Amino acid sequence: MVDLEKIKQAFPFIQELSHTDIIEFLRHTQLMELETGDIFLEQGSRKGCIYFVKSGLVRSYYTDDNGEETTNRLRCENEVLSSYEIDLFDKPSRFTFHALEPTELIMIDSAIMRQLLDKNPKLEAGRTYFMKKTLSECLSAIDDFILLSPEKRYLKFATDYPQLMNRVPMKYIANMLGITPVSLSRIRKRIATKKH
Amino acid sequence: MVDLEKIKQAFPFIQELSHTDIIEFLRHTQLMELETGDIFLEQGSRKGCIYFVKSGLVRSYYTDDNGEETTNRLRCENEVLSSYEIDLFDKPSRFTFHALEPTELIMIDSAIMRQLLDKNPKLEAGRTYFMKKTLSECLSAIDDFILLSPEKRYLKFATDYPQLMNRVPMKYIANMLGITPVSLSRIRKRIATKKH
DNA sequence: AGCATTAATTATCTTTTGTTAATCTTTCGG
DNA sequence: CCGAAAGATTAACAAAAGATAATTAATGCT
Repeated sequence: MVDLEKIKQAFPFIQELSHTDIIEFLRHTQLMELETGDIFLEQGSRKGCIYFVKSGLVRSYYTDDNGEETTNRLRCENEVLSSYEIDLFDKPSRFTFHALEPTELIMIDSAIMRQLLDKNPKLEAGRTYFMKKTLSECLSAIDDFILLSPEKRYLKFATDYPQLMNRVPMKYIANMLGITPVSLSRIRKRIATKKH
Repeated sequence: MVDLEKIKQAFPFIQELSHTDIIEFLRHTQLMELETGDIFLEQGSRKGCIYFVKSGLVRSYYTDDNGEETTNRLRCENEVLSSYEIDLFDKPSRFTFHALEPTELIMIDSAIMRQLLDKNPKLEAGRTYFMKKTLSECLSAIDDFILLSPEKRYLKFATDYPQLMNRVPMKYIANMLGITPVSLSRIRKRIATKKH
């Protein structure tokens, strides 16, 4: 079900964990297999879970009063995600989460995760690893919004996440850059003509 | 030097720590007293430290090639800050940090902090507390950039941080909202006239 | 392959923002 | 209390972005 050796390679902190630690942890997880388009967490939900993307790609988006969707985040292989409103603010999720591709998620209930963390402090290393990773991404992203123009943000996104560029519609990327799809299209044209 | 009782009240996780834990931790910290305008971390520096704002207010800003400053963050009492480039990316800081008011910082070297965390896992709770706090702020901030117009971001900032509104120049707030001070001035006028 | 749906681009027009510079306003040091 | 310096506002113009709609391109489905 889960390839321990591969995970160990990808995440150094797991070396600290004994085989039984890992088995005990995985015992509380569930594998969720999703088809393209499957929703696994709905706007308004309070179901606190932490998800690890084993394979595939996940999108979260906000739906406004007119039914318009705005993508706020994409998460792909080996990334962790959750609804921060639920887990950090104890509020219902503002966003809906669904799979953009056939996706495998390893999920664990947030309350159970807390219990496991209390019982086994060695798991803390994993939590810290993913929190640091997310935090560094977020801090960078904010500074990009502050310091860079939409065009520069797009160019940075394209170099930072080249894989995603061919994997998702441009309109999702436009949303994440904080601009409209129409505007991104114009920016792309501007860039294309600028290079001669 | 530091009022233990007050800190205990403000931060529940400290209840977990014994008196000697706290003393041992504080033994490795230093108090830094700053006058208005004093710089304590310069763009390009690699000095890894974690700072706790005991009192006062701190601003971090980026200086571009033309010498123009752009404020990216403000931190006030009971908040933690550090250069994430240094501590998370092991790169020189892109930002300069200075005091906007007479400020007292409790600082600890990042390497020493890591050692203390290894030795005393109970300190982990403190780290987790501040990381969660920062992370939730950052995630919200990003979603605001994605979902809200500059005007709405300003209104939200005004309600979320009313204290800061009278404490710092508007141009710093404009920077943090990702717009120019001129544009913020126009937005403020628009809002003022809208309410009759 | 062919049709229907969705995404991307283009066009047009309106609104907002950036830029630069001038004018008030406020703050602060002497 | 006055004058210098910094902050905020206003003005005028250029550039970019939003909104809406039409057109073209790409994708998916049977």
